[in-house]
Amino acid sequence: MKREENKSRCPINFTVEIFGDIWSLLIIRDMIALGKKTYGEFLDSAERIGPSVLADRLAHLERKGIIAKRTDEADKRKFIYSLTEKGLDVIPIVYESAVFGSRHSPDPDAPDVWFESLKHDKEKVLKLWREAVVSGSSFFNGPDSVVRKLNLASGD
Amino acid sequence: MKREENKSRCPINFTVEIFGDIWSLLIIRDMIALGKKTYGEFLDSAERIGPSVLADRLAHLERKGIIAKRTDEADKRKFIYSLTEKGLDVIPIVYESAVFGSRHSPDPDAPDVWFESLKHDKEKVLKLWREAVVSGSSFFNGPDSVVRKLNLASGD
DNA sequence: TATAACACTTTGATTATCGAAGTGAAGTGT
DNA sequence: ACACTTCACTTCGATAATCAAAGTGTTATA
Repeated sequence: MKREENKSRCPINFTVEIFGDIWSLLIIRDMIALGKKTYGEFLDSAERIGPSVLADRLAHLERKGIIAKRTDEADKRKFIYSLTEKGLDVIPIVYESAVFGSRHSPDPDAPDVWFESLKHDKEKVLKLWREAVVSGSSFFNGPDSVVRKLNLASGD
Repeated sequence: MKREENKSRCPINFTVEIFGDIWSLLIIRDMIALGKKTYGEFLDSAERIGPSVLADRLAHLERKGIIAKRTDEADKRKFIYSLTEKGLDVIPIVYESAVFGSRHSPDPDAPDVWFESLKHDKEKVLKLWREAVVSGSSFFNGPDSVVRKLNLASGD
Protein backbone atom coordinates (compact mmCIF):
# COMPACT_ATOMS: atom_id res chain seq x y z
CA MET A 1 0.00 0.00 0.00
CA LYS A 2 1.09 3.53 -0.38
CA ARG A 3 2.77 5.68 2.21
CA GLU A 4 0.15 7.93 3.70
CA GLU A 5 1.85 10.00 6.28
CA ASN A 6 0.30 13.42 6.50
CA LYS A 7 3.33 15.14 5.11
CA SER A 8 1.55 18.46 5.54
CA ARG A 9 -1.90 19.83 6.33
CA CYS A 10 -2.21 21.61 3.00
CA PRO A 11 -5.69 20.90 1.54
CA ILE A 12 -4.17 19.98 -1.82
CA ASN A 13 -1.75 17.60 -0.15
CA PHE A 14 -4.67 16.03 1.73
CA THR A 15 -6.35 15.26 -1.59
CA VAL A 16 -3.14 14.07 -3.22
CA GLU A 17 -2.46 11.69 -0.34
CA ILE A 18 -5.77 9.99 -1.16
CA PHE A 19 -5.81 10.14 -4.96
CA GLY A 20 -2.15 10.59 -5.85
CA ASP A 21 -1.63 7.27 -7.56
CA ILE A 22 -2.43 5.74 -10.92
CA TRP A 23 -5.49 3.74 -9.93
CA SER A 24 -7.65 5.42 -7.30
CA LEU A 25 -9.18 8.05 -9.59
CA LEU A 26 -9.71 5.47 -12.34
CA ILE A 27 -11.77 3.34 -9.96
CA ILE A 28 -13.87 6.38 -9.03
CA ARG A 29 -14.22 7.12 -12.75
CA ASP A 30 -15.58 3.64 -13.39
CA MET A 31 -18.08 4.17 -10.59
CA ILE A 32 -19.34 7.62 -11.55
CA ALA A 33 -19.05 7.39 -15.33
CA LEU A 34 -19.96 3.76 -15.95
CA GLY A 35 -21.82 2.75 -12.81
CA LYS A 36 -19.48 -0.09 -11.86
CA LYS A 37 -20.11 -1.56 -8.41
CA THR A 38 -18.28 -4.89 -7.93
CA TYR A 39 -14.73 -6.16 -7.79
CA GLY A 40 -15.19 -8.11 -11.00
CA GLU A 41 -16.47 -5.06 -12.86
CA PHE A 42 -13.53 -2.95 -11.70
CA LEU A 43 -11.15 -5.75 -12.67
CA ASP A 44 -11.98 -5.49 -16.33
CA SER A 45 -11.24 -1.80 -16.56
CA ALA A 46 -9.87 -0.37 -19.79
CA GLU A 47 -6.45 -0.02 -18.15
CA ARG A 48 -6.26 -3.62 -16.86
CA ILE A 49 -5.68 -3.14 -13.15
CA GLY A 50 -4.25 -6.22 -11.43
CA PRO A 51 -6.21 -8.08 -8.75
CA SER A 52 -3.85 -7.35 -5.86
CA VAL A 53 -3.59 -3.66 -6.68
CA LEU A 54 -7.37 -3.43 -7.07
CA ALA A 55 -7.95 -5.07 -3.69
CA ASP A 56 -5.42 -2.73 -2.16
CA ARG A 57 -6.99 0.39 -3.67
CA LEU A 58 -10.54 -0.56 -2.74
CA ALA A 59 -9.43 -1.09 0.86
CA HIS A 60 -7.58 2.21 0.73
CA LEU A 61 -10.57 4.15 -0.58
CA GLU A 62 -12.82 2.52 1.98
CA ARG A 63 -10.46 3.38 4.84
CA LYS A 64 -10.32 6.95 3.61
CA GLY A 65 -14.11 7.15 3.65
CA ILE A 66 -14.49 7.65 -0.09
CA ILE A 67 -16.39 4.42 -0.80
CA ALA A 68 -18.53 2.01 1.24
CA LYS A 69 -18.71 -1.77 0.95
CA ARG A 70 -21.76 -3.92 1.59
CA THR A 71 -22.59 -7.49 0.70
CA ASP A 72 -24.89 -8.10 -2.23
CA GLU A 73 -27.95 -9.72 -0.66
CA ALA A 74 -29.01 -11.24 -3.96
CA ASP A 75 -25.64 -12.99 -4.37
CA LYS A 76 -23.64 -13.43 -1.21
CA ARG A 77 -20.41 -13.95 -3.08
CA LYS A 78 -20.45 -10.35 -4.21
CA PHE A 79 -19.90 -7.02 -2.54
CA ILE A 80 -21.39 -3.75 -3.70
CA TYR A 81 -19.13 -0.73 -3.59
CA SER A 82 -20.72 2.72 -3.57
CA LEU A 83 -19.59 6.31 -3.08
CA THR A 84 -20.01 7.97 0.30
CA GLU A 85 -21.00 11.64 0.64
CA LYS A 86 -17.30 12.40 0.77
CA GLY A 87 -16.81 10.33 -2.36
CA LEU A 88 -19.46 12.31 -4.22
CA ASP A 89 -17.31 15.40 -3.69
CA VAL A 90 -14.62 13.81 -5.86
CA ILE A 91 -16.80 14.25 -8.94
CA PRO A 92 -15.52 17.78 -9.70
CA ILE A 93 -11.92 16.56 -9.62
CA VAL A 94 -12.72 13.75 -12.03
CA TYR A 95 -14.68 16.18 -14.19
CA GLU A 96 -11.80 18.63 -14.45
CA SER A 97 -9.39 15.79 -15.13
CA ALA A 98 -11.62 14.72 -17.99
CA VAL A 99 -11.80 18.26 -19.32
CA PHE A 100 -8.01 18.52 -19.30
CA GLY A 101 -7.62 15.16 -20.99
CA SER A 102 -10.25 15.98 -23.58
CA ARG A 103 -8.44 19.16 -24.48
CA HIS A 104 -4.87 17.93 -24.46
CA SER A 105 -4.87 14.25 -25.33
CA PRO A 106 -3.71 13.87 -28.95
CA ASP A 107 -6.36 11.25 -29.64
CA PRO A 108 -8.93 11.06 -26.86
CA ASP A 109 -11.36 8.18 -26.92
CA ALA A 110 -14.74 8.71 -25.25
CA PRO A 111 -18.37 8.45 -26.30
CA ASP A 112 -19.51 11.41 -28.42
CA VAL A 113 -22.00 12.37 -25.74
CA TRP A 114 -19.14 13.16 -23.38
CA PHE A 115 -17.76 15.77 -25.78
CA GLU A 116 -21.28 17.07 -26.32
CA SER A 117 -21.67 17.54 -22.58
CA LEU A 118 -18.68 19.89 -22.57
CA LYS A 119 -20.81 22.45 -24.41
CA HIS A 120 -23.23 22.65 -21.51
CA ASP A 121 -22.83 24.74 -18.39
CA LYS A 122 -20.27 23.21 -16.06
CA GLU A 123 -22.18 23.67 -12.82
CA LYS A 124 -25.28 22.21 -14.41
CA VAL A 125 -23.44 19.12 -15.63
CA LEU A 126 -21.79 18.63 -12.25
CA LYS A 127 -25.15 18.91 -10.50
CA LEU A 128 -26.71 16.35 -12.84
CA TRP A 129 -23.73 14.06 -12.44
CA ARG A 130 -23.99 14.04 -8.67
CA GLU A 131 -27.74 13.45 -8.84
CA ALA A 132 -27.20 10.60 -11.27
CA VAL A 133 -24.73 8.87 -8.96
CA VAL A 134 -26.85 9.48 -5.86
CA SER A 135 -29.83 7.82 -7.52
CA GLY A 136 -27.82 4.77 -8.60
CA SER A 137 -27.09 5.83 -12.17
CA SER A 138 -23.86 7.22 -13.62
CA PHE A 139 -22.77 9.69 -16.29
CA PHE A 140 -23.42 7.35 -19.19
CA ASN A 141 -25.66 4.61 -17.84
CA GLY A 142 -28.89 4.19 -15.97
CA PRO A 143 -32.33 5.79 -15.94
CA ASP A 144 -31.03 8.97 -14.31
CA SER A 145 -27.80 9.24 -16.29
CA VAL A 146 -26.43 12.66 -17.18
CA VAL A 147 -26.71 11.67 -20.81
CA ARG A 148 -30.48 11.21 -20.41
CA LYS A 149 -30.99 14.41 -18.46
CA LEU A 150 -29.17 16.42 -21.10
CA ASN A 151 -31.19 14.64 -23.81
CA LEU A 152 -27.96 13.73 -25.51
CA ALA A 153 -28.65 10.14 -26.46
CA SER A 154 -29.62 6.67 -25.30
CA GLY A 155 -28.03 5.80 -21.93
CA ASP A 156 -29.31 2.31 -21.24
CA MET B 1 10.57 7.42 -13.34
CA LYS B 2 7.06 6.22 -13.64
CA ARG B 3 5.68 3.87 -16.24
CA GLU B 4 3.82 5.92 -18.82
CA GLU B 5 2.38 3.53 -21.27
CA ASN B 6 -0.84 4.84 -22.65
CA LYS B 7 -2.90 2.15 -21.00
CA SER B 8 -6.01 3.60 -22.64
CA ARG B 9 -7.09 6.68 -24.57
CA CYS B 10 -9.64 7.69 -21.94
CA PRO B 11 -9.28 11.45 -21.26
CA ILE B 12 -9.23 10.84 -17.52
CA ASN B 13 -6.53 8.21 -17.92
CA PHE B 14 -4.52 10.66 -20.02
CA THR B 15 -4.57 13.13 -17.13
CA VAL B 16 -3.86 10.47 -14.52
CA GLU B 17 -0.84 9.25 -16.47
CA ILE B 18 0.63 12.74 -16.12
CA PHE B 19 -0.45 13.68 -12.60
CA GLY B 20 -1.14 10.33 -10.96
CA ASP B 21 1.64 10.39 -8.41
CA ILE B 22 2.31 12.08 -5.12
CA TRP B 23 4.52 14.88 -6.31
CA SER B 24 3.56 16.26 -9.72
CA LEU B 25 0.48 18.17 -8.58
CA LEU B 26 2.30 19.49 -5.52
CA ILE B 27 4.98 21.00 -7.75
CA ILE B 28 2.28 22.66 -9.86
CA ARG B 29 0.66 23.86 -6.64
CA ASP B 30 3.89 25.50 -5.55
CA MET B 31 4.10 27.23 -8.91
CA ILE B 32 0.53 28.52 -9.14
CA ALA B 33 -0.18 29.16 -5.48
CA LEU B 34 3.19 30.37 -4.24
CA GLY B 35 4.97 31.46 -7.41
CA LYS B 36 7.93 29.11 -7.04
CA LYS B 37 10.21 28.96 -10.08
CA THR B 38 13.51 27.23 -9.28
CA TYR B 39 14.74 23.80 -8.23
CA GLY B 40 15.86 25.15 -4.87
CA GLU B 41 12.47 26.68 -4.17
CA PHE B 42 10.67 23.45 -5.03
CA LEU B 43 13.12 21.51 -2.86
CA ASP B 44 11.98 23.20 0.29
CA SER B 45 8.33 22.35 -0.17
CA ALA B 46 6.15 21.73 2.85
CA GLU B 47 6.15 18.01 2.06
CA ARG B 48 9.95 17.70 1.77
CA ILE B 49 10.38 16.21 -1.68
CA GLY B 50 13.77 14.54 -2.19
CA PRO B 51 16.28 15.87 -4.74
CA SER B 52 16.26 12.86 -7.04
CA VAL B 53 12.47 12.62 -7.13
CA LEU B 54 12.19 16.36 -7.74
CA ALA B 55 14.63 16.19 -10.66
CA ASP B 56 12.69 13.25 -12.04
CA ARG B 57 9.32 15.00 -11.76
CA LEU B 58 10.52 18.25 -13.28
CA ALA B 59 11.90 16.33 -16.27
CA HIS B 60 8.64 14.39 -16.48
CA LEU B 61 6.47 17.53 -16.45
CA GLU B 62 8.72 19.16 -19.02
CA ARG B 63 8.56 16.15 -21.32
CA LYS B 64 4.79 16.13 -20.99
CA GLY B 65 4.65 19.78 -22.01
CA ILE B 66 3.25 21.04 -18.71
CA ILE B 67 6.22 23.20 -17.75
CA ALA B 68 9.06 24.90 -19.61
CA LYS B 69 12.67 25.34 -18.48
CA ARG B 70 14.96 28.22 -19.33
CA THR B 71 18.24 29.43 -17.84
CA ASP B 72 18.15 32.40 -15.52
CA GLU B 73 20.14 35.06 -17.38
CA ALA B 74 20.84 36.94 -14.17
CA ASP B 75 22.38 33.83 -12.56
CA LYS B 76 23.54 31.17 -14.97
CA ARG B 77 23.54 28.48 -12.28
CA LYS B 78 19.77 28.66 -12.05
CA PHE B 79 16.93 27.58 -14.27
CA ILE B 80 13.50 29.15 -14.31
CA TYR B 81 10.56 26.79 -14.57
CA SER B 82 7.23 28.15 -15.80
CA LEU B 83 3.87 26.77 -16.85
CA THR B 84 3.09 26.28 -20.52
CA GLU B 85 -0.37 26.96 -21.97
CA LYS B 86 -1.11 23.31 -21.35
CA GLY B 87 0.13 23.71 -17.80
CA LEU B 88 -2.22 26.61 -17.19
CA ASP B 89 -5.10 24.26 -17.88
CA VAL B 90 -4.13 22.25 -14.81
CA ILE B 91 -5.28 25.09 -12.56
CA PRO B 92 -8.92 23.85 -12.38
CA ILE B 93 -7.75 20.40 -11.27
CA VAL B 94 -5.60 21.90 -8.54
CA TYR B 95 -8.47 24.20 -7.57
CA GLU B 96 -10.95 21.33 -7.22
CA SER B 97 -8.37 19.32 -5.29
CA ALA B 98 -8.01 22.23 -2.90
CA VAL B 99 -11.78 22.53 -2.56
CA PHE B 100 -12.06 18.84 -1.70
CA GLY B 101 -9.22 19.04 0.81
CA SER B 102 -10.63 22.17 2.38
CA ARG B 103 -13.97 20.47 2.91
CA HIS B 104 -12.79 17.07 4.07
CA SER B 105 -9.44 17.47 5.77
CA PRO B 106 -9.97 17.24 9.53
CA ASP B 107 -7.58 20.10 10.17
CA PRO B 108 -6.68 21.94 6.98
CA ASP B 109 -3.89 24.46 7.13
CA ALA B 110 -3.95 27.30 4.62
CA PRO B 111 -3.91 31.09 4.77
CA ASP B 112 -7.29 32.56 5.75
CA VAL B 113 -7.53 34.27 2.40
CA TRP B 114 -7.76 30.89 0.69
CA PHE B 115 -10.88 30.00 2.65
CA GLU B 116 -12.24 33.47 1.98
CA SER B 117 -11.78 32.93 -1.73
CA LEU B 118 -14.09 29.92 -1.58
CA LYS B 119 -17.00 32.29 -0.98
CA HIS B 120 -16.45 33.92 -4.35
CA ASP B 121 -17.71 32.67 -7.69
CA LYS B 122 -15.70 29.71 -8.88
CA GLU B 123 -15.32 30.77 -12.51
CA LYS B 124 -14.25 34.23 -11.43
CA VAL B 125 -11.58 32.90 -9.07
CA LEU B 126 -10.29 30.51 -11.74
CA LYS B 127 -10.08 33.32 -14.27
CA LEU B 128 -8.17 35.53 -11.86
CA TRP B 129 -5.89 32.66 -10.93
CA ARG B 130 -4.94 32.00 -14.54
CA GLU B 131 -4.36 35.72 -15.16
CA ALA B 132 -2.21 35.92 -12.05
CA VAL B 133 0.03 33.05 -13.20
CA VAL B 134 0.21 34.33 -16.79
CA SER B 135 1.45 37.69 -15.56
CA GLY B 136 4.11 36.18 -13.32
CA SER B 137 2.20 36.27 -10.05
CA SER B 138 0.46 33.41 -8.22
CA PHE B 139 -2.59 32.87 -6.04
CA PHE B 140 -1.03 34.32 -2.90
CA ASN B 141 1.98 36.31 -4.07
CA GLY B 142 2.89 39.02 -6.53
CA PRO B 143 1.37 42.27 -7.77
CA ASP B 144 -1.32 40.45 -9.76
CA SER B 145 -2.11 37.76 -7.16
CA VAL B 146 -5.64 36.48 -6.81
CA VAL B 147 -5.58 37.68 -3.23
CA ARG B 148 -5.01 41.26 -4.44
CA LYS B 149 -7.61 41.12 -7.16
CA LEU B 150 -10.23 39.90 -4.71
CA ASN B 151 -9.16 42.58 -2.22
CA LEU B 152 -8.73 39.91 0.38
CA ALA B 153 -5.47 41.00 1.97
CA SER B 154 -1.82 41.86 1.46
CA GLY B 155 -0.17 39.53 -1.09
CA ASP B 156 3.42 40.77 -1.15
C1' DT C 1 -23.09 -33.19 -5.95
C1' DA C 2 -19.89 -31.63 -9.21
C1' DT C 3 -18.62 -27.47 -11.43
C1' DA C 4 -18.28 -22.69 -12.12
C1' DA C 5 -18.19 -17.80 -10.54
C1' DC C 6 -16.66 -14.54 -7.51
C1' DA C 7 -13.63 -11.91 -4.44
C1' DC C 8 -9.85 -11.82 -3.18
C1' DT C 9 -4.39 -13.67 -1.47
C1' DT C 10 0.03 -15.19 -2.19
C1' DT C 11 4.27 -15.20 -4.47
C1' DG C 12 8.37 -13.75 -6.56
C1' DA C 13 10.39 -10.69 -9.88
C1' DT C 14 10.69 -5.93 -11.51
C1' DT C 15 10.47 -1.13 -10.70
C1' DA C 16 9.94 3.15 -7.96
C1' DT C 17 11.02 5.86 -3.76
C1' DC C 18 13.75 7.51 -0.16
C1' DG C 19 17.45 10.07 2.34
C1' DA C 20 22.31 10.87 2.43
C1' DA C 21 26.25 11.98 0.21
C1' DG C 22 28.71 13.48 -3.88
C1' DT C 23 29.67 16.31 -8.41
C1' DG C 24 30.55 20.16 -11.41
C1' DA C 25 29.56 24.68 -12.94
C1' DA C 26 28.76 29.44 -11.69
C1' DG C 27 28.68 33.22 -8.35
C1' DT C 28 30.77 35.86 -4.18
C1' DG C 29 34.08 37.78 -0.91
C1' DT C 30 38.82 39.27 -0.05
C1' DA D 1 42.99 35.44 -8.64
C1' DC D 2 41.92 32.27 -5.34
C1' DA D 3 39.16 30.09 -1.85
C1' DC D 4 34.55 29.40 -0.57
C1' DT D 5 29.73 29.07 -1.21
C1' DT D 6 25.51 28.34 -3.82
C1' DC D 7 22.96 25.97 -7.04
C1' DA D 8 21.10 22.17 -9.72
C1' DC D 9 21.31 18.21 -9.97
C1' DT D 10 23.48 12.62 -9.74
C1' DT D 11 24.72 8.55 -7.60
C1' DC D 12 24.07 5.13 -4.33
C1' DG D 13 22.13 1.53 -1.55
C1' DA D 14 18.23 0.31 1.18
C1' DT D 15 13.26 0.09 1.52
C1' DA D 16 8.77 -0.11 -0.43
C1' DA D 17 5.35 -0.39 -4.25
C1' DT D 18 3.85 -2.72 -8.64
C1' DC D 19 3.06 -6.36 -11.59
C1' DA D 20 1.25 -10.77 -13.71
C1' DA D 21 0.34 -15.44 -12.71
C1' DA D 22 -1.31 -18.81 -9.89
C1' DG D 23 -3.79 -20.25 -5.82
C1' DT D 24 -7.68 -20.18 -1.96
C1' DG D 25 -12.16 -20.33 0.07
C1' DT D 26 -16.96 -19.28 -0.20
C1' DT D 27 -21.30 -19.13 -2.64
C1' DA D 28 -24.14 -20.02 -6.69
C1' DT D 29 -25.69 -22.98 -10.53
C1' DA D 30 -26.57 -27.27 -13.49
